[in-house]
Amino acid sequence: MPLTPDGDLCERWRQLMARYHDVSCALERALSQQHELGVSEFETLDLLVKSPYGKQFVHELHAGIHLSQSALSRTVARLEKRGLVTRAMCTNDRRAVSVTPTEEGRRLHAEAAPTHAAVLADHLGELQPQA
Amino acid sequence: MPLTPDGDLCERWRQLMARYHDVSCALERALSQQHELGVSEFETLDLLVKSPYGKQFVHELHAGIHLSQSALSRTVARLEKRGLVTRAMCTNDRRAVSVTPTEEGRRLHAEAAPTHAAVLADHLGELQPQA
DNA sequence: AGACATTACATGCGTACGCATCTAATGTCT
DNA sequence: AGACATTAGATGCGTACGCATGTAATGTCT
Repeated sequence: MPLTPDGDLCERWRQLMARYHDVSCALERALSQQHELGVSEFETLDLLVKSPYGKQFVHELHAGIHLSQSALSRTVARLEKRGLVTRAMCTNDRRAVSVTPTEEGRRLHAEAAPTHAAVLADHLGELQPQA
Repeated sequence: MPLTPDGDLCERWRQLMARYHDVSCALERALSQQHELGVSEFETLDLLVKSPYGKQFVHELHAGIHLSQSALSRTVARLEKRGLVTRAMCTNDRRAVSVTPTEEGRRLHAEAAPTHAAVLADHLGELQPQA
């Protein structure tokens, strides 16, 4: 017999959706209102800032984020347009594009990170982990 | 001290996102390929079929689904266009619109429900509940 | 080396979304 | 009753998304 009886699966899914949308909407609102950043943009910036060498290839970012390849490509393009990252062709593999946060990008990330953390604390904080 | 130390919140959020996107994408694919239904459309239909009187007002649906009011309005419009539900003005409160699934709507829901359940079982089944 | 597959990323396209706003109906307060 | 607020739902608008495809570079196989 399964860990969770079949009838509960739907309920589990509903709760997962509810939690996800709650947090996701709150993040979207807070980040975009206070820092003009979307969730995808913040996540991308976050991955970059926290990456070991301070830069990542687009396909490396793709492995760490829940976006289609095309959506990621455009997210990076948006970030570049705003001067938050730079794109550079890789010399070894000229198909690959490495993405590096600019000073401004790091500054904005540092500014937005507390907002991000606060929202998570608000909406994920007192809950016991369960979905 | 909180149930979950602060540093873990980000990790919790990442896992929640991962789980949500995994299930959500799988549902979207399965439902749209096999039944030409989006997740929002299925959820709406599901609420209707399972509602006590077999019909709901739009604002009642809104309370049970994670969609903005405008998105819900359009989802219902899409369902009506495909002949899966009918919209009717309420006589008591002429602002309200009640939504009723048609025979075809019920049939399609019955057809899609097992697909829905199977995807949930696949993607949520063996996991211990946790986010 | 040449043919074919694969990988990395960009882009055209259609669609569903949220926000803001609009209209109409109902509720409230004096 | 008349003025103002609120509620229900529809719609204009801009945007981010995924899918399919395009382009270029790299890998593989004979």
